[in-house]
Amino acid sequence: MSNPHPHTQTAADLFHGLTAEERREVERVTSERAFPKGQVIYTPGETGEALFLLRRGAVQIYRMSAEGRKLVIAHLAPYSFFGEMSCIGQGMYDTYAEVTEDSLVLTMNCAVLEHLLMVNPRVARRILEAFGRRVLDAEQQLEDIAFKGMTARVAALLLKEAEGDEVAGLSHQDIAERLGVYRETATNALNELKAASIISIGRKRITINDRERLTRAAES
Amino acid sequence: MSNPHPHTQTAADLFHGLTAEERREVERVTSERAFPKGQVIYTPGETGEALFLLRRGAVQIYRMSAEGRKLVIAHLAPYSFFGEMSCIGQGMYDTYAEVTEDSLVLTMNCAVLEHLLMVNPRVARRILEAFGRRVLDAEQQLEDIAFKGMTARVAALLLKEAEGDEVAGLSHQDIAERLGVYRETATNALNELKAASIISIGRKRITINDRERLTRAAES
DNA sequence: GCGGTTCAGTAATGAGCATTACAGAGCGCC
DNA sequence: GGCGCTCTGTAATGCTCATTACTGAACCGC
Repeated sequence: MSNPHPHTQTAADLFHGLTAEERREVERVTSERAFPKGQVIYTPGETGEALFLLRRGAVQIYRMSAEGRKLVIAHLAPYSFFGEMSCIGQGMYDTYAEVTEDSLVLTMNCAVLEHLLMVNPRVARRILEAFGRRVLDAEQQLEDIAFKGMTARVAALLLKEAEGDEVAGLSHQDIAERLGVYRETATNALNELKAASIISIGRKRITINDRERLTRAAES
Repeated sequence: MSNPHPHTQTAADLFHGLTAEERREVERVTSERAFPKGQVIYTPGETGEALFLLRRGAVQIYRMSAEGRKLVIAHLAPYSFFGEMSCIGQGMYDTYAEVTEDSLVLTMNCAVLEHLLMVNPRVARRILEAFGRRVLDAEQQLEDIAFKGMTARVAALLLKEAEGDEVAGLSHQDIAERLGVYRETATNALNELKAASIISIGRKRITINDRERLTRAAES
């Protein structure tokens, strides 16, 4: 069964496979915290040096243009981690992390992560895999934005987000932000697909009528 | 002194810090090969499962649109590695790797890398760092392409590529491919910067006259 | 059920880049 | 020292998406 969210990091728990000893150690230096929907966990600059691990809920990573347009880089599902850039990479980068559903987030100090990386290669391996997915994802998005027209990009997003033949919970605005475009532009592309009866549109709910043609539409 | 090529992976040798024993082992399972300029190392699909390590020369990683437009994802300098996606991630991705200068490339089997990762956390750590840079880079490029106009993107690229106040060895075509746009479009943006006397343009050689204003231009 | 708020549909205008079509200029090779 | 190739300049046209401006519909809280 293929993952309906290939872009999200649904990999197994980052800390799975640790010894009881290590697990205790992790728990000792780690703190769990609840965030209500809408809360911003970090903004550019103000990034505490820490790794966050999403236990439950949903988090969005995004960037903002000078004029306030939003570009959503990633949607995170439970067991994804984020904020690692400030740990592993050089310094912070220009992103916001915002909770889009009431969530439970685990915070881990960078130094501890560092230690864990050195001591437990399986953790490193898992992070590496997640990063790989992330690189892939970003580069694919780059290709899409550079080469494809709106309709194709919307079609691709729908395919990526569909659970079965339904895409639920995404408003046109959400779709637009995922693609870094105006809401009107997204609506337009959706209507084009609707006009070809490839999809049906409801309020925050899109139904795929013809997956084959949608796939084709996502290519040009 | 800051790195003039922050986007390239100029990190230390991936295998630095191995024991003599490990080094011998690596050499045993590794093969070095020369590639002439212009040679394509791999194309989408036809990716041998291996990690490549650039010893000397230069390699370009890029994607192609259906119509044949090129988008250069990364320029690699010596000691960068590439092709890891097929090892670490799921499968291959849609990229080409092409030698842009006569090069010396080390090839390492995936299984060996896998083993190395588990045994030597420092190698994992280094790869992780490189991935981090790569994610950062891709996401930054994503932001630029989504939010900025041509002139700003060209300006940003010039700043990134400048050595001192000179950007040498890049034709307008090269610049265009880095940005995934038409050559004419790149020329236009360059001429705009020239008209403002922020830069001077020569054949495959651009001189930065006013770094400050160029920086400002790169932002809007 | 009412009023406010979030969502979605639509249209007009304009800017920016794609796309096509050439022309001249510098360089390397014979 | 001429020829061909690469590199750069330029212009016209059209399409795509940004941007602005509304309208109506569905949903939520009360």
